[in-house]
Amino acid sequence: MVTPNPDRRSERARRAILDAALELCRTDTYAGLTMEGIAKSAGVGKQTLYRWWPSKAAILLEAIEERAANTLEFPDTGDLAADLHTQLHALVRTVTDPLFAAYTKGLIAAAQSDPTISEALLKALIRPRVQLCIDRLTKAQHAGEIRPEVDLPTVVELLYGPVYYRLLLHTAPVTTTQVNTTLNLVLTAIRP
Amino acid sequence: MVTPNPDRRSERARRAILDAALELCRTDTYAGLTMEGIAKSAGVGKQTLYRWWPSKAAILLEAIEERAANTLEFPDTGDLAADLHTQLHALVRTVTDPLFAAYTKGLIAAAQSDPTISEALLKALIRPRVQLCIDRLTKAQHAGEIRPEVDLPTVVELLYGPVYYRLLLHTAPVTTTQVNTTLNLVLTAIRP
Amino acid sequence: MVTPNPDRRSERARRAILDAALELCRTDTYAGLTMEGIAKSAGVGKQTLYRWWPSKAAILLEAIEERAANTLEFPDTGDLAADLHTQLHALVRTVTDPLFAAYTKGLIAAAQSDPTISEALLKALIRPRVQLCIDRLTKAQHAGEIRPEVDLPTVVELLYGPVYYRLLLHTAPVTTTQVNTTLNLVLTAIRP
Amino acid sequence: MVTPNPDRRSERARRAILDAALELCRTDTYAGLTMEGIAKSAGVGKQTLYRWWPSKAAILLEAIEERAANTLEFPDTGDLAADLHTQLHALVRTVTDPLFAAYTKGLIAAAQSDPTISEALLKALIRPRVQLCIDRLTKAQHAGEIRPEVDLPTVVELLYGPVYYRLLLHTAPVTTTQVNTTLNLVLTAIRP
DNA sequence: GAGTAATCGAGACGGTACGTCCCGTCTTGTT
DNA sequence: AACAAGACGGGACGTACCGTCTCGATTACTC
Repeated sequence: MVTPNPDRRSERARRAILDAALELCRTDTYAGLTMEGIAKSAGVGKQTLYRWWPSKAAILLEAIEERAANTLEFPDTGDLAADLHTQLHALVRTVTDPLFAAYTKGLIAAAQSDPTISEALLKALIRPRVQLCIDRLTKAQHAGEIRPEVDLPTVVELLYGPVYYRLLLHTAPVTTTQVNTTLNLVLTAIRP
Repeated sequence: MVTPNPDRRSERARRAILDAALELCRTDTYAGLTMEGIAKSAGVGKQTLYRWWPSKAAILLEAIEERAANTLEFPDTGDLAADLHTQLHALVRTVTDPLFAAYTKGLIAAAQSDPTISEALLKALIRPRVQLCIDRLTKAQHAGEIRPEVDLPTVVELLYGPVYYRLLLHTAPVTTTQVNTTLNLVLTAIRP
Repeated sequence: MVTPNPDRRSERARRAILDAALELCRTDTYAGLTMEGIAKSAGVGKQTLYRWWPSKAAILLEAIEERAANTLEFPDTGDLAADLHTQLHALVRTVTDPLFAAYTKGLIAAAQSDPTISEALLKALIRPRVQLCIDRLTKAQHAGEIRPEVDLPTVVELLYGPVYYRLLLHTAPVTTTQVNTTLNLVLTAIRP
Repeated sequence: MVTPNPDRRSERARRAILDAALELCRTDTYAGLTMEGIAKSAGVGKQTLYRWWPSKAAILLEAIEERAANTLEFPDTGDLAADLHTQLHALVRTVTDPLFAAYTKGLIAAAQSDPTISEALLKALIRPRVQLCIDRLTKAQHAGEIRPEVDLPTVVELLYGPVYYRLLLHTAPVTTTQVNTTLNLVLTAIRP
């Protein structure tokens, strides 16, 4: 594999590819997405795809990352319960949007058989958000809103796990009701 | 779709197919599994596969279901904490077994783009086990070990969600330590 | 291969098979004819086909043989030219009938890659008719209507060859005009 | 059907395919020839076959056309009888060659159930040669070697028909003896 | 008339080839 | 040099038939 020179890269092609990928994923399923289809629908040579991305998952990941960039924040009003409530409701909104859900589920599915995707997904989307959450929880713990012996990463998993559980296992739709109930129990568990 | 006559079904072929599917999935990845490969390695015509199963996921599901049949139980010693502990550790063991993990992750991935698989997975594997868990929790709630206003399905999600969260998002390996910590927090949340 | 007992053969099945074969060949092409299709449409098990015939060509051959049985005659009015004219026009009629043409062409095509069919075709249909023609020509030669040194099998080929030439090479439709012109030239060639 | 760009066509692949087709047809029968087999033995993807040819018959036709290109001539010594004799003997030689016979018979067989093949066969092989023959006969007719009222296309059929008759109906092997006898009779019929 | 053995209908089986889709690489001008 | 275009060798797809095989249920001879 030659290493292409990013300076000469065509921004037009990049835009067309990312847009086409998202668009196709919306009309079809993630499984129905193909490199060939993206190229055709973006008016781009297949070589251009393979030059800059190793797989359709990588393309989609970049497209999503771009769109999700502006959601990288965690509220901090000083009231932990309120902030978690806000943030979990935002997550429900994201995850409920059929478009975004398609990408999410497609990518997580792809990550099961491709460690590269898995790592990229973690790095680009998951870990930054988890970190923000942990930062907020740490602050709360210092403020005495959380018992000092509580393991914060576990709290993150208790808050987010149930949402992904429903999302990926399809046991039930993800709802605001769910996160409210969950949040109440978790708060009960971690409060002094 | 013709509707084949199950009475004339060859048990020999069925066995060979299920075994070959599991075996191939063990040596290769779920994504590398193909109908063609299963047929070849089972010494079976492709038509025989398509006659009885709509997809490789369906084959794998049946194979797993069969193997998992004997794990359909939930301990009941009268001590809720101990029983949950036992059951969660069993889950960790299952999910940590590389073979079983491959199937699980492959199937859950497939379920993301195929509602048929999703439903079959729920029906065959998930729901029966969730129900057993809820039954045990109900008994505990009646026995006063859980506050009466606690929503039990939410408790199930709090217990299992974090495990699937790690498993599918690959944030961290699933461990007994994790479930212990999780369980302690959950018990704190639900105890009177 | 067991040798089935013809005494116990079901005449009903035989009839249904031959009729179905002809019928299918009429609605579809010879190439589109299948053992599976014949069995299904005759309401008969595939085994019954294979028990009594080695191939679809053999079935068709028997069906045609049956229908052609009553055309096994050669006119003999004492006037050779008139008799050949009559017979060639009959051939044109047969060969022009779309149904019969389909069989003929299908079988001749099949004969190209299956010596069994070729031999059966010769024995059942071609040779008997050629013989009748030669008999008639012999009589004419004795009567002095054909020069004594003329080779009669060659005459048969001169009369029939052009018809099959058009039929199988599709250079032009087989017509009565054609056979008239041909006949005139052949008569010129063989007359004293 | 997409319309591929002939400019980008790989001559290497084309050659390998035509050669493989001829070779396979030589070792096996026409009926045993498969697109899959040709692809495999030519070291070529099946798509490449289907991109440029609609069927195995079309491939074979092109291969034969190529090889037969140099035989497109008709002798003209001024002596019609001698020239026809020369040409018919050449035909016998061609048709007796087991390799060429296989193609010929296979293609003619295929033409019976595929009008596309039929037309291509006519256009590429039959009609050009028939025309040359008619040209030669026309010259002879002008030279007074053939009676003016004789229909020349009929003469062609009288000369070639018997050869194809034997070839396709397998009544007898095609021989030089046959064409000599035939030719004598035809000459008798058409001479002034 | 009952027993029994072969044929029957049906169709599942292990296979082969079909024609299509997409993969990832490559080649050929164009910008 | 990156681009649009798309041909290439390859692998898997899901389907259609092949010819063989089992399975009761007739069915027609034998005793």
